[in-house]
Amino acid sequence: MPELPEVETTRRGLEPWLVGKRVRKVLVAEPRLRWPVDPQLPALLQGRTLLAIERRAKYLLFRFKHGTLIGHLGMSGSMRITKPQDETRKHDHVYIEFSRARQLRFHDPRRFGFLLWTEQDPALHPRLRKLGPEPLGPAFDGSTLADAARGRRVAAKSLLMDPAVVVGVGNIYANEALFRAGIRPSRPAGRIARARWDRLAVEVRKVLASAIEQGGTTLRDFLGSDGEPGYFVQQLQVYDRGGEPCRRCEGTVRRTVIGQRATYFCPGCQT
DNA sequence: CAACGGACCTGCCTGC
DNA sequence: TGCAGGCAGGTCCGTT
Repeated sequence: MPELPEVETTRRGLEPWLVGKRVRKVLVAEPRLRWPVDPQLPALLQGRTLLAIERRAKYLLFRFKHGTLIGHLGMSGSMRITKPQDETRKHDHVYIEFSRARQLRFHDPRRFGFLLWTEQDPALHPRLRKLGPEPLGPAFDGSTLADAARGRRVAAKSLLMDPAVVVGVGNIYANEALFRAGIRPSRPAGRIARARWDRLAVEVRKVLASAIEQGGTTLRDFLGSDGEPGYFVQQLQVYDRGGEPCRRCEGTVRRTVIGQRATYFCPGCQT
């Protein structure tokens, strides 16, 4: 499922097709997402012009003059541009028709994603209110991590994946950034030297920026809004590579579990 | 409060 | 071929 690079890839794919276009018709085929879709959504959107598509953390923000549609892709969600007459697929839950030829479809087999309408500033919405800084923005650096780690015993990986500390770093990129920074995922956060947090912050930025350039990572089912897979999978050093040779040393990538999430690291390269 | 486990849901893969 | 079990990119919530 989508982490920040996949969400950003989706946003960039949708933007040129939809921004400035007026909503003609909305159909909610399945409102039972992570949170129920507002039954008033069609009435709220019809006839309105989409002003911008922004991203905050892994949330997509569809801005209208009178409010914002907050979207999340959960573990298995995707958004694609189709023609209204294109064949529907199983798990196509919401259809938003813009021009005669362009329709946005929300597809999500596991239904962990959602679409929420809000008329307030989306930054103040309960889902977004407590989020930490953007990893690619100016407010994120080694001190962000070092400050959050002070006095805490959680694993470095859990800290990195805590959205109150920094947003957008999911399981793939947490594993990858820790490998690139040479930090063992299980190391207690409070016992990591400041210089190593600086290094980790740099690697987080690099791995996310690089993944965005590659259109994200496709493991099983992620497709960008154009239906193309992401190619960053070819750059993965440790994720999903348990038992395989390390790409940097003579060792073998190990798989463990931290916070109920699969965790991959090289015992030789990461301390 | 921090930390942890379980919950939500479907599909796909493995092994018997 | 069928079926049970484990696993999956995220996040929220309740309990210690």
